[in-house]
Amino acid sequence: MEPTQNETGPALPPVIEAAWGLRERAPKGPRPGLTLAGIVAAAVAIADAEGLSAVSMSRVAKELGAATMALYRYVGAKDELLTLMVDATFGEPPAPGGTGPDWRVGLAGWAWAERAALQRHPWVVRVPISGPPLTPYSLSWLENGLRCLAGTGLTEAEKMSVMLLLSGYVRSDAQLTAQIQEASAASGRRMDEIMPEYGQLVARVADPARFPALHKVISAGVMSQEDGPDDEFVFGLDRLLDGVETLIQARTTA
Amino acid sequence: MEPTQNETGPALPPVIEAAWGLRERAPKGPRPGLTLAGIVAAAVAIADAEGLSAVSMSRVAKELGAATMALYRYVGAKDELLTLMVDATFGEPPAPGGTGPDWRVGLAGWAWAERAALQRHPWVVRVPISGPPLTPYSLSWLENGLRCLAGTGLTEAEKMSVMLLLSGYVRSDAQLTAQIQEASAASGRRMDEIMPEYGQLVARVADPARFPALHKVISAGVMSQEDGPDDEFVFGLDRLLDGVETLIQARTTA
DNA sequence: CTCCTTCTGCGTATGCCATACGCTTAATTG
DNA sequence: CAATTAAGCGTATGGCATACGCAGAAGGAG
Repeated sequence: MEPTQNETGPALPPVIEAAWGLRERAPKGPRPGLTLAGIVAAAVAIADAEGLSAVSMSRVAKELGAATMALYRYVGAKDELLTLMVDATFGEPPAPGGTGPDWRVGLAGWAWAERAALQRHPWVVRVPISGPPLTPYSLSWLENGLRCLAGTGLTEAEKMSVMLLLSGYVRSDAQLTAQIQEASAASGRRMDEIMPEYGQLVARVADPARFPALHKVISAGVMSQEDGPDDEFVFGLDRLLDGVETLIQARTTA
Repeated sequence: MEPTQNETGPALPPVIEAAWGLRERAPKGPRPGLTLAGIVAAAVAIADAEGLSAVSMSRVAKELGAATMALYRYVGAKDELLTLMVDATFGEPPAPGGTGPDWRVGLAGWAWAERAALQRHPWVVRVPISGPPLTPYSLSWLENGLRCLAGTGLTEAEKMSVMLLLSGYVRSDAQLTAQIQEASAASGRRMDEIMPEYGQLVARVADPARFPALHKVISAGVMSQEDGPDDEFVFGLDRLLDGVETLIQARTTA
């Protein structure tokens, strides 16, 4: 499991090489009885069914009918497995939408797709990210996002920054959604009860004299309003893309 | 440690009551030898010095000269302690800046201050958030942010959404920064070596034919560019506030 | 065909962790 | 002084990641 260094430049983490299929099996020794993809799939299945905390090395091994330590022939540590789980979960991104003048449609589609993926697998946002993306599907998603920005007049650095901003936003939103859902499940209350209750709690604890702006928000009934679960996401996405649009227009007119 | 229900409405988690100083000590029984604030301070000190993973109940207890289980008289579970650690770390927010027409200066100041707090205590972004903010300082920060938006013509719901968006952004950015710093520390390389190396790795692994946009970014030297550590943050913040400005202008002209 | 290398699976062991439970004992009220 | 209440904490349970080293499989070299 030493990093290999077959070319010049910094070493590639072994598990990344494996994920890209760059590892040729040594001709000696017994045949591997497991596959990396199989291990990752089993782990994802557990996380989907019982949450991230149910994913332990021994649990994954049991699911595969193998011993715990067998997994360590395929991943160097648990957090490598987590990285691969996230990658597998995203899967191939949808075909990129509009480009050039239609960049906005394209990016919006990208964001909705990423959000959908995160909502199908809410545990993904709980995985502590351990570095910039290097895995196959992650880079595919990035690639498709960047393509939307072709022909917008932005510099390459700006395109990258926009993608960073956008993916961070989607992740943030998904994190919030997931955590509200968790709170709802934990307390046994329905989701449309949670927010009003939260408003009541804040009102109880925060002195109106010291927290006037907060009280104004709450007594306006913001927390009690019926709003589709997507409304918050739409709002942020619109703000964000408006901001990008301002920049693109500045670049085009200049 | 049962939730109390002294008024109508949903119960307040006991640790939150304690954080707001709403808990009167029962007159019987021995005097508490520890204080919640002291426990939290000890835990924060450990996290600052050795990272979040060094914070265990037994470690915190040892630092206080107490036994592990003594802490459970003050917090119901470890994640309550974590919540309080985060709150304590933020501390009192700076005085709110501009309001009304100066909302933008105010919000920018707010964002920079939150970012500064997160960078002084990078472990904060690793704490899994477990619900909407209810702790004293968290609500203070929210209050001050909301104040900046007074007189902008936004609805209360919109103000709240803007704050959600902004705080999510600051958090995202801090998470990214922290994780790059961690990678740098782990690999022993200097921080300005990390990004170019990352570019090289991507180039090695991603076929230019399948990842043209990505390759264009990398070969433009985006990863190798010298840029102040704040440039990325400034970019995102500007986009975001531009987006908010567009909305505010739409509200004012309408 | 034999031996040696190399790699897989895995049993065992270590040293963490959070936390449930119940005892002892201190502080207070009646 | 008795009864009550909560604090500190010893002990025990059941988890966890993972280091280490051995047994045996598969193939290559002679």
